[in-house]
Amino acid sequence: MKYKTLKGLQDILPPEIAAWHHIENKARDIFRNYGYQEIRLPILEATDVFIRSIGETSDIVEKEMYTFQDKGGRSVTLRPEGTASFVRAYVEHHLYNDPSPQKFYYLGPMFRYERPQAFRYRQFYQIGAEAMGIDDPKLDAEIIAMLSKLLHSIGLAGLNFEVTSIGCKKCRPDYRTALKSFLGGKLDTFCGDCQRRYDANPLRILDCKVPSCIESRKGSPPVLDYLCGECRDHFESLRGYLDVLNVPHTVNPNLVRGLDYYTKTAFEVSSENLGSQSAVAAGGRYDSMVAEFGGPSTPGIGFAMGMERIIPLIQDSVSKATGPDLLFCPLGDKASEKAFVLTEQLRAMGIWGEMNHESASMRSQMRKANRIGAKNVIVLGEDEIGKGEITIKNMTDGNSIKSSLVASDIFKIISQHK
RNA sequence: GUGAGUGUAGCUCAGCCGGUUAGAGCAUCUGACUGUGGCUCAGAGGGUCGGGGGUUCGAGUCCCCUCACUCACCCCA
Repeated sequence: MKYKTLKGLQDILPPEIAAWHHIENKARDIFRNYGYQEIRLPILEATDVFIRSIGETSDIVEKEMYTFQDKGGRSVTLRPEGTASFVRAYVEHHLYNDPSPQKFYYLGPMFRYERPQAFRYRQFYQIGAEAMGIDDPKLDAEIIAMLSKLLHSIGLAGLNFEVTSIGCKKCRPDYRTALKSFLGGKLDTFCGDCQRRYDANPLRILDCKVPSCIESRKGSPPVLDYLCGECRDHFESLRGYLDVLNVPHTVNPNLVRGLDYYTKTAFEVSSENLGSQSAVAAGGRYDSMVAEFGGPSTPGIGFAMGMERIIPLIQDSVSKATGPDLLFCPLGDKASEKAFVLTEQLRAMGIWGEMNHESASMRSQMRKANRIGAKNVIVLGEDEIGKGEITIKNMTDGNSIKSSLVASDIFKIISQHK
């Protein structure tokens, strides 16, 4: 085979599309009820858009971006996530001047140059939502509730909602300092990865799965104790509102986000039914990003869900593609031309009509009708054309109904058996 | 970037201590059944055994290299 998809990229073939549509349709329905409007953003952005927002030392920026020079010598990057592009557009088009909150959703492909594995691809699709201009924790609760409603309406079960607060510009540095001073003394008892994390992102050490690291970090200062008053209130209110809205959740203080722009609320939804890449959706609040992009100080909160992580969870329950409403099986050239015209007329009336083009035996034409899942079949031969009368065979129950050779008569019968 | 595993027909996979024309099931096509599918039966097409090199009288099988895929780590949706 000469050509193949690039590593980590995949073709999505028709049998899978029904599941994609199912998710997208549910998302559009629910977003509408919550007042989210679609926004379509470019896949390519100036590289700086991502470096500035996601963070210079984040893994995404350090090693996962598809970055290259365009013909004008500018550094451009295939978006590794949606929020940075969104905020760029929000500021560029002065959307903050619309009444708050402004709510948006988007869907499309993201790109990260990672080693592919189960449920992780280099090109992957996300559906994301962003709510801007309000820092009330009710909005945090609302968007998490919306996400919960969406995932459940899609048909997912066995989900875990985890929330935490990672503090803000004021209190996070204090925690970081406290944590580093606790870990610093016994750094040599941690794994190599953690020793690297100590400088780059010490919070991540709290999430390490190596048993010796779990042991060594026991007694480390709890994140939530270091929140400033504002962040603590925000988080406590959020939890209360989640209870009011009946969104079951657990607090996971060690929830770590790979993006630098988050403040206060961070959350993640994982599934018990995936492999090691179990996060189905994740998000958080980003109250200083708009200002960093040159807009007026404006709070925001959003999430993104990964299509490839959801599809396998629902695939079996979504009905597969079906066959045509009607298949003509013509016998001979004259019949073939007649079928050709009738098929086109029936399509104009709203029927999915097909005809066999190759001249084959009756038997093999019927076999094919069965194979493609045709719901009705019309055999068209010399007799039928001579008499101007045909029988429409229903492939589900095997019964036949007589009809004239006129499209409108055929339509009446087929439309009852689609 | 690191580690492990797997590459044989369109798909899922057998193939023994190396042995002569490389197999099965499913799928495709044809026929049994002259113009009515699904079941059954018979037959046909379809393979550089991932690629290259080596050992050997002889390699799908053993060795080396390489490529691809998969899973996991890192990290994340």
